[in-house]
Amino acid sequence: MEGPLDELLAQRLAKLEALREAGMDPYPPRSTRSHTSAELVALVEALAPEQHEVHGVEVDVAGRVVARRDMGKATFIDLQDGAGRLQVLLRQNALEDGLYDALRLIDLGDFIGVHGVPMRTRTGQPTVGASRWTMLAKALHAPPEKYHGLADVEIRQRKRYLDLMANEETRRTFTIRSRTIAAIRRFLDARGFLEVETPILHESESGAAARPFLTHFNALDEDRVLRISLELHLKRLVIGGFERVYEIGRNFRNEGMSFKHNPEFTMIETYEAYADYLDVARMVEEMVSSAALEVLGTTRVTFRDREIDFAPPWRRVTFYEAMREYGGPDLEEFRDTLSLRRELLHRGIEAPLTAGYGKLADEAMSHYIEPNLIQPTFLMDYPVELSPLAKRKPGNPRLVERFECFIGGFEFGNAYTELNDPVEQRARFDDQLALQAAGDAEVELLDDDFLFALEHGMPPTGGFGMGIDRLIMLFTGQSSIREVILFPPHKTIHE
RNA sequence: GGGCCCGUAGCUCAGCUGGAAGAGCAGUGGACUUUUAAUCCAUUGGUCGAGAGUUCGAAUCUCUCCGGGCCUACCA
Repeated sequence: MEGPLDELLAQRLAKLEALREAGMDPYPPRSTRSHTSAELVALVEALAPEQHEVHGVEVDVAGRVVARRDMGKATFIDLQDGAGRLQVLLRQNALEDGLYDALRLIDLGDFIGVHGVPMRTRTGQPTVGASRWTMLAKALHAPPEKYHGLADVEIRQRKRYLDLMANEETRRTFTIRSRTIAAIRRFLDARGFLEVETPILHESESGAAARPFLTHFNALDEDRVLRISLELHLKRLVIGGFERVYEIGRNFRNEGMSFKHNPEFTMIETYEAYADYLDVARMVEEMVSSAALEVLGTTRVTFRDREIDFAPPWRRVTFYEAMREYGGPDLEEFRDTLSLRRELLHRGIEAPLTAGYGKLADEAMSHYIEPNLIQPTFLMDYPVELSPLAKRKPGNPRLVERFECFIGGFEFGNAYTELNDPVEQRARFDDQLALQAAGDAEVELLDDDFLFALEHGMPPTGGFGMGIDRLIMLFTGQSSIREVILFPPHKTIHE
């Protein structure tokens, strides 16, 4: 460390030494806790109203010192633990010898243990009346300000431990995130899905259209890309005979950041043999609404000032119908790339020359449809050019059996009746290569090994992918993806 | 990538029409044995993000850079 020690740090280091001199280890190896804060509160609240003490019971509680009110010969300290907050009352005449004077060695942020009796204060608040306290871990820096908390977004994200310490809202957000993922696992496990793990280091980018992160595999002396999708490995498992599989894992797309995009993000993908996209839609609405009910206690949330209800059934509308409904170009009328591009340009919408029909239709969808889909909606039956991995819709070769689901004005899920015809899959792959050759940098690529696998036969399969981070945004009401990621990326700080 | 905005004490923020760096919380000393944003008295603490420029004089004006946020465009 350079320069003179910060004054506040020096004070705390001095207290740490004073603790040692008083015979108290500031970082003892063991601690005792008989009750969490919540358990202690429950214990006291079970008392009859006129009783002020739980007789014949002594407890040990522990936590971080988050507030302190010094009253002369009595001191109140608020402890925070994983279950909440708890007040302890330390009185000179109730504490063992010397321990009251030693309270001056306790700072905000320290972890202490308190032994005493459960009681109620004059105002009725559950409290531990202390007879002993011990230092459990001395903190050398002050925690964030007690009332306003920590507001600086950069510090909140770079030093998330301070954010969690200071802001209940942050603790809530990431608790919901964890519980939601657990609820989804339980849902799928109960339906006989196997959770699997597939490689993150891929030989080439596949399964989606995105630029990859690059790395090098030293032991093989070969370059690798970080996966942009889980899709092709999971389908290989269905080909191998696992009928229901899912993976929850990180994808990496080396592209821009926005309120709904983070370069590394968590996806869940599910594949179910003998199911089609309609079966998948029913599963998705049930999975999401039941997770909401389980974790939030309701299927209704507020997101960006709009009330959203996850309760099934969700609205189903076709891509073509929605385009007409929301004033976009009629795709029955503009059936080829040239005419659609002309129409979009006429409407003042970006329509790059390198974009194929699928990309143009997608552009129109983003512009006309997506912002209007606030309540959970399945947008069904996409143009085939946009969906090289999806099976064609019987009776209409221009469309595929695919839906994307939208909530709150953005997409958070995508599903197909998977294309399992290896010959057609190879042809669609070639179409993508042609688009790439024509200058479109964002095409969905396959790999030969996947095509070879597909040639061994894949049962009819319904597949689904969902951005977990976006779902958590909806569940927690956070309007930025960075608020639902514990450690979002930041530029390195150089000295 | 484009537009707008922010960076002042450990934390939350004033100060910005240029003229001696402030408040609250935290800290330190003191009073107080049922407080809970405790209260009261006193008090320490600053490379005003960095650098250059204009000026007698810059936290304040100009430029460059660094970091961040919001909006916007593109990939989930």
